[in-house]
Amino acid sequence: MTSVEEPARPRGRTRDAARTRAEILDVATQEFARAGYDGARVDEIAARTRTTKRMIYYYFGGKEQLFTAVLERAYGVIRDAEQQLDVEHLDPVAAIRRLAELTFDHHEQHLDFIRLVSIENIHEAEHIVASEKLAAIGSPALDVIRRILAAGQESGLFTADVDAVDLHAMISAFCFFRVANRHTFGALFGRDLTDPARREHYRAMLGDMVIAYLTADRAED
Amino acid sequence: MTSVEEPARPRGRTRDAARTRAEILDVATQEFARAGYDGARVDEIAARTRTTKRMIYYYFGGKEQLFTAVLERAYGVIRDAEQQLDVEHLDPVAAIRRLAELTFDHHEQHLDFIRLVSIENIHEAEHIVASEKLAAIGSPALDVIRRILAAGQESGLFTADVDAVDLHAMISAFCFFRVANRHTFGALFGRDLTDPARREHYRAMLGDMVIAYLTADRAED
DNA sequence: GTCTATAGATAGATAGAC
DNA sequence: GTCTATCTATCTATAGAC
Repeated sequence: MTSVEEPARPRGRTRDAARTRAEILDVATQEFARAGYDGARVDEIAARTRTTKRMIYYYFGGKEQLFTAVLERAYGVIRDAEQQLDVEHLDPVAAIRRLAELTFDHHEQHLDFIRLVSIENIHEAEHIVASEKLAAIGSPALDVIRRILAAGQESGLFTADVDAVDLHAMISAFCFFRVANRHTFGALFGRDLTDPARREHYRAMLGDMVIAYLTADRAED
Repeated sequence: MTSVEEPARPRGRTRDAARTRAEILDVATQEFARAGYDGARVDEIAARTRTTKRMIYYYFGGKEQLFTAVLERAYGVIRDAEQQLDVEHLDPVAAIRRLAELTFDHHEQHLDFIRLVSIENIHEAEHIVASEKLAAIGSPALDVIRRILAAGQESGLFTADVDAVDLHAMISAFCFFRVANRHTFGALFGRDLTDPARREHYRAMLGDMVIAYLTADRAED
């Protein structure tokens, strides 16, 4: 504090560590999602922030830890969205459809997240496995599915032999593929799965598919 | 031809171009699938073949063209498998289930293919778009689905409002996600989607899901 | 905390002899 | 067609002044 006129937060280039960290994470998210882990350049990330490469190493330790931090934040976003979910007042069919739509909407709105998860799978989830935060993050959606499923199965409405994890996989598969694989699918089959004009069609298809599966007449089984 | 004893194919290190190309493609497929496009090393690919890096550039021109050639061959395999498919003698329900199982089995048995497609999506399918071979490869499965779907819809058995491309997306989504995302899914939810003990469970789940969706009672719609 | 400069390793690509 | 040797660029990471 060399000057009394100086406010706690200096003007222009700030020294707010939290803010600098957040800015680095924002840019790193874009850059990793755009180019992949190996394709991303620390230089490029630094150039697009108001800080320097030296600071990235200072705050995060290295490229690997930076990527892990990016993943942790991205997974935090969907976990938070799932925690907002309130479907206890709905009947099982409506509740499942609502939950499926949440995943549909989230994946559509978070293209970077989808790419990061694809990249992390190429790396066999090594950063998740090594991250204490991510290993313990859990999934609020799973608890919700478990409760809805129990109610639906008890009433005899749901006839399918699935648990919450399987159902979550089914819903995620549809929503994830539609976004993640839209480039190869579009190039090979000439259909853009994320065309806004077909959005409601696919959103309904997902719900119809899940409900049909859960409630299918299995008398012949 | 300096020696009459020399056979057309010399011993030991061969000069068979087709064979050398195929060997490079084999190793490159593994290396690109393992490490991603940017993570893969041309040096590493060369070291694992009986030829040299110079030959890779000689035959393929560069890393980018090598990756394209790898993709072209991988897509050729699934196209060939689809062409083998013979379901014309089955009723629509059995035929659709058979087709879904073909995709399920193929994706499970070609882990490298799944990884290559994920990688290509990170690159927004730029190699497919630039490849004349891949742009025109089509999908025999789509033609089959189209015929089955028409038969099922005409007889009133199939009630769903989908076309062949949508149905193909639905089937692919389930099969692709199960393999491609098994690492992050397993790390986060503690379940290995490719555990052999659960293989039949998921194979049946896929068929049940698709059939339930196609044949659901839509009286209330 | 922030900067410039640079170390040290390694990548893709090619030259040129045979 | 095949080899060794190497160019040129660029990457992650860090040293050291302020």
